[in-house]
Amino acid sequence: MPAQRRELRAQGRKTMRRLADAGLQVFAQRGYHESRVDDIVRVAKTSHGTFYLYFSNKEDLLRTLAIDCASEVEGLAAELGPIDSGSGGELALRDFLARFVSTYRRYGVVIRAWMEDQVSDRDIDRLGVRAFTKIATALGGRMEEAGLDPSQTQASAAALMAMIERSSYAITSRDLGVDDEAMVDSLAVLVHRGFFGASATQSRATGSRQ
Amino acid sequence: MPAQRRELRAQGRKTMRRLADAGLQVFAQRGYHESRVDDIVRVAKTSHGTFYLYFSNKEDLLRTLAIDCASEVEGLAAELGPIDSGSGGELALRDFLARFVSTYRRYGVVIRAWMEDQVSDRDIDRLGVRAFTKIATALGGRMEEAGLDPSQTQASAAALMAMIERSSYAITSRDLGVDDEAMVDSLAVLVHRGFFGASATQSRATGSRQ
Amino acid sequence: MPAQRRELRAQGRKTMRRLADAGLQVFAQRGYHESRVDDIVRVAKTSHGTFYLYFSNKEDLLRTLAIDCASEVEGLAAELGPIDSGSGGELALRDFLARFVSTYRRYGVVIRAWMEDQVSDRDIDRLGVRAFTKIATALGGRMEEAGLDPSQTQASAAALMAMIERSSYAITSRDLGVDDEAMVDSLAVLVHRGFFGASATQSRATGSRQ
Amino acid sequence: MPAQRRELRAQGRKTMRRLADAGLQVFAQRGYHESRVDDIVRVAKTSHGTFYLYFSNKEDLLRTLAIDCASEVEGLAAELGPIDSGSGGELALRDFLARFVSTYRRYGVVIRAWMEDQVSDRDIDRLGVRAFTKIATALGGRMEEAGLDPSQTQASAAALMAMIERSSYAITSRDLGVDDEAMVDSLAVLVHRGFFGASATQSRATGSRQ
DNA sequence: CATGAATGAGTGTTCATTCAT
DNA sequence: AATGAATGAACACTCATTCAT
Repeated sequence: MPAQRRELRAQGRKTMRRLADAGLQVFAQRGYHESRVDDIVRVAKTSHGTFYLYFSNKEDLLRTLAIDCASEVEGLAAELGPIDSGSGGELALRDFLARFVSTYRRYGVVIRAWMEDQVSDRDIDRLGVRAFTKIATALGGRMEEAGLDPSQTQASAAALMAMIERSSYAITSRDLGVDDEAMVDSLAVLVHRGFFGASATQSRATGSRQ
Repeated sequence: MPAQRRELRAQGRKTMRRLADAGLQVFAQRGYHESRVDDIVRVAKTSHGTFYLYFSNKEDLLRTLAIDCASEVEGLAAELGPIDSGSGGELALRDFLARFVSTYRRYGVVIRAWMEDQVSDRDIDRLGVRAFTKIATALGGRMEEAGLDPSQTQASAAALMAMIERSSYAITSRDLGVDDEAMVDSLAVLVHRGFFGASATQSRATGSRQ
Repeated sequence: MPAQRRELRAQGRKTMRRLADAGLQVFAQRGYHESRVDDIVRVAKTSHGTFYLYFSNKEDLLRTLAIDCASEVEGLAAELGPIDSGSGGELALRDFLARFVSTYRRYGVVIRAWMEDQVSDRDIDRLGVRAFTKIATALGGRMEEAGLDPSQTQASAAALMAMIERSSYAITSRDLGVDDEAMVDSLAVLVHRGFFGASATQSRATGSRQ
Repeated sequence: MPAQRRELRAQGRKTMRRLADAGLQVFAQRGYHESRVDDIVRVAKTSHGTFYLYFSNKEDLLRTLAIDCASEVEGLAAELGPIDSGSGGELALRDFLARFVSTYRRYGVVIRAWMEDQVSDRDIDRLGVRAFTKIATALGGRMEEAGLDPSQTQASAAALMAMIERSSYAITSRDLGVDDEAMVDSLAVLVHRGFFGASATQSRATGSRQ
């Protein structure tokens, strides 16, 4: 009888949270597959037995994290407003990217597990597909508003997502000498110009069409 | 160190090649970490012992494959010609992308291992960094020729690489209903326009500015 | 490093002791190198996994045993009293030898590993060198008290140790038709006469100089 | 059909000797059990296949070496002359010890395999038992001539052999700062005095009773 | 609710020996 | 006479999961 999803009291919820946070941390450091349940319980300052009191297995922990992550990512999609070709659009884009990177800082492992197809579990996969479909759809819509030929929408949105996700990965996991700010700025300009029809001379700096 | 780099006769070379090919195949199917030496030797129709006659361990096989892959990727970088904003540029770009995807079809595992930081081995990593630095440099150079602001080169090249690599991954590993041709065409148009200053109405079809 | 030196509860300590005892037994039967972890856990009536819960590997088990053995051997050295050339000296010597043989019955494997240089591990070696240096020093001191030319002390002590160790090995491991008593008696007389200046006619039997 | 003991022509004999010498060398370095056939054939500059052309297995090589060693050791026993308590005796003893150490330098592995009971092969064992019984008998006889109580002969001879063998092991295998000469001198004095009734003041240096 | 202990299937690697040329 | 290639049984060690307290 695998323990699970009972009503939890305060202490139980706290322990579960400790384990989830530890999972996020350990997965981020070592990668999901290389992470050991042992590491997780050590970080969470609890025991093996306790782990299986709250999660039926390692994958179940990832699934739990994936649910949280999906809801955060879908939130981003829902809140993505119009992006015009002017400096206002760039700012909106910048804001979106900053929030995405911040989500990635917390849930990078989950997103990578989705993008790099690290787990075979159907449920986890579905969560990722749905969340990223929403983001891609939102971005595609905004691009069409900005004048993109609809036949190109899908490919463009996919390409854009790849850029954003990999850049977030790079900034959060690889040791580059670049800080979030700088990288988000660069990316915003690039994306604005490449996907939302901003002209080369336009930028937050000038703020006006020329 | 019983294994490696001795003079091999014809038969030995053949077996080694069988193992390398089997490695490529199994790694591609299951991912590097989830692949079992056992699977590889079964595919190569040889024995466990024989594997260790040619490779000192699983990682060593990956390293060997990485060397081949790096040389192929660096070849691509070396042969990347100028890409103008006209239809000739699009064709050149299309050709480059097609070759990249074809390399990815063979060496996808290795490239993913590099990009997804799957192995801790320094040597393997170095090979990847070097090869992709060359490609990024080559692309960056071509973008600058096409008028890109040099301060944006590095970020642009990195973003472009991400797009190309992830797209190749998608087309070769995920089950999309898209064939290589269509996807390379789409990507070429997109990249040409987004990174090499082609205008929206321009395309191979018309080939002329309007 | 999942194994080792945590706080153990009663049950854990018991299991660890069972494993250590099993190690002693199996090592003694087959020799350290020829012993299989498999044999040890079978004797200890536990599982493979449990072994690695308490020892990080086979060598670590030997190291643990070596620590115990060293402390017992050093105890012998510390308690070695003066050995005069009379029958009292012979009795003291006999007592020492009997205790050494008894230690050998338990820790023979470890002592052999030291003496026959069976393991390359530095720590294990150091333990042996230290313990036997102490014994040799103690014996040397007693021999000098009994009139030995100090320039001969080191060689004499070494030779004596060799005799004692090999004899203990013979009596405990080889199938000789001799029991401990008889052999210790013989050895005591021999050593007393050869290294502590007892005259040929002297012995426990007479107990007096003639 | 295990290859063996056919008539060998010049080339064959040469190859077999190369293998035997390589075995002696590799066994001495790593110990019998830790030696790999691979190491032996590499040192002998030949192949695995060739090894099994001359020896039916690793143990067979040791057996072959043991035969040679036994004959050399038995030679020593046969040539051991009387050892009186005077300086002539010491010289004779010194000569014997020097020859034993020299044999040990070549055949140490074999002698250790006998003494440390490293192999279970009956034949190899028998060879060792016979050879060392001869030496022990010879030494025992000489000791009796020198006045030893016959009831003590066997134990004394065994103890003496242990001393000689272990000392030879120490000098040939362990890194002591002592050269053969010095050690043989020390040992000769010691043994002469302890087992052949020489008085403490007697030695090669003075050569006369005082 | 919590935990230390136990488990055993699974995996990488070694190496003596045999085989085909 | 020689050799490179092949084999597979054997072994050490790992780790997700279950159990007893």
